[in-house]
Amino acid sequence: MRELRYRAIAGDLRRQIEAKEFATGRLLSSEAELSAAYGASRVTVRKALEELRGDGLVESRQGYGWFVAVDPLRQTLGRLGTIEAQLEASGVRADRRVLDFGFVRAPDRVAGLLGLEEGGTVLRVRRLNLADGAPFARVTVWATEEFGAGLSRDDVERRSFYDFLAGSGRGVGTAVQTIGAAAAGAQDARVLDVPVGSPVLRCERVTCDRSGAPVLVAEHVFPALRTEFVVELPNLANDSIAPSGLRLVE
Amino acid sequence: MRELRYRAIAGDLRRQIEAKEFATGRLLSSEAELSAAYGASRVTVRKALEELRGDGLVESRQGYGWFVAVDPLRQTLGRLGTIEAQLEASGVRADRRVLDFGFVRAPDRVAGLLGLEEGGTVLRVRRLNLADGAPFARVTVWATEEFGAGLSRDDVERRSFYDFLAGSGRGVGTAVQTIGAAAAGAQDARVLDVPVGSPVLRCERVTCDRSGAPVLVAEHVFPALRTEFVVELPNLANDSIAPSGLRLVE
DNA sequence: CTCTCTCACTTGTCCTATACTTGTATCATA
DNA sequence: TATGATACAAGTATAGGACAAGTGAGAGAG
Repeated sequence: MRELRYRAIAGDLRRQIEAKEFATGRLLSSEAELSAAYGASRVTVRKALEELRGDGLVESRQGYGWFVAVDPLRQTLGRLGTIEAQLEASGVRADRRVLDFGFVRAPDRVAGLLGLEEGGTVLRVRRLNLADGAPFARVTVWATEEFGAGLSRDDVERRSFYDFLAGSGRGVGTAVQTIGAAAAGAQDARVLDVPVGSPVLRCERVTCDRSGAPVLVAEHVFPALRTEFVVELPNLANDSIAPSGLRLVE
Repeated sequence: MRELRYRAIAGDLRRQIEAKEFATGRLLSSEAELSAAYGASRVTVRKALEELRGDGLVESRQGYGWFVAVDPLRQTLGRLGTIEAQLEASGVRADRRVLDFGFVRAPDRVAGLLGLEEGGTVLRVRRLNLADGAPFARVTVWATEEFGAGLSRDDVERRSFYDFLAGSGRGVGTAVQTIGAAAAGAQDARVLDVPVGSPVLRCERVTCDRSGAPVLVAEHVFPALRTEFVVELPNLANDSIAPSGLRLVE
């Protein structure tokens, strides 16, 4: 089977872009330069670039150039996805087991984060994530009643909340995540198979839809001995910076 | 890969401003001088300055000049910077006390991260960070012998390593940070004033210079009860911080 | 000392010209 | 049909310049 020239070029560029060698918004080399670099004609290079545009990876403006697309959604869902996908990419078998599914009275803290009045109803899903059969995260997700109404237990067992949020009309907007440490409580210790009181990473994420309204609150608890976060801080000269800050809690 | 001239200039100016090379309210060089300094036309320099104005970093008055905006902190905060800067931005008085300063044999792990041969020498600085007088972080920094040679105890007591790296010819490049949880050891517990075994956040950051060579390894230990990381995910664009950045440790 | 004017210098806003970029079309070749 | 080569149109970045409008410091008059 003969590989088309423009497909090979598109694949090469795609690899570079997905490896985050360029920050979003950054300009690619001009068609003329790429043409020279690949030893292909401008027609071929353009065809490759247009294929990438079809995938939403790059965009172009006449007179300006080609640049890595800023539309995060496709990349987020298509490429990044969830923790499970990340694990599977590194060769670990990832499973999840839904422990609990149902509508409950929202805890005060969750109600506050979701902008509900006290005692409002939310969908609560408790889940255990497994890596190679060993438990490595206990996840609790609270969703607004309105959003959760359209979800079945089977849904959340098979696909992620993000998929549903992205697929719905609301879309995925911004999110704020806090990362903290805590000591494992009795329940966490039991399902994660660690001693009570051993350190755990506790992450809480509030996700909003595209209109800015909070829709999901997710709490992830990881055993500290087996997990850590890796944050790559791109060059400070670049424009797109991952804002991360430490905060003192009261 | 192209880089627009005015973006490069804007990045350079931004770096200078965020490194606090100008006091707030202080005038920048005139457009004509900047134009000569960068070898660019006034149009280009203006475009760079206007980009910075869009970010709220600088302002201008006709007939007067360009000056650093009164509160550029909001911007620099999002761009990493140091913990102290973030604390001061939120109105907390930040102090630091150097506990220990000297050249030592590098621990194997640090030697590996810095690309040294086993048993190499590094500058080790142990420091306690205080917020409003209360200890909130124990910091250990290992610097390559070459970089550390130019630093005195007084230097590290007054300014951050980050400042020195930015000010030196090497410049600040990328950094990789891991965030994990652990239980407080005896020493941590003593200086942080928490019980032995209580959960702590442990952050390790490897900072490279602009050429990509690792220069600094920093370990920060925070008491979990008083601190947490906040990560804002604009449209989930930056997956480097999302939970997919989670890594299973061996 | 105080007021006013002048002058040098600044930013704000225009203009033209050039080089480079993408967008599009045509024709040739394998 | 995929690819190469070429040409031209439309848009952008940059250089260089001219002029208006505003600021500030100092000179000079009162």
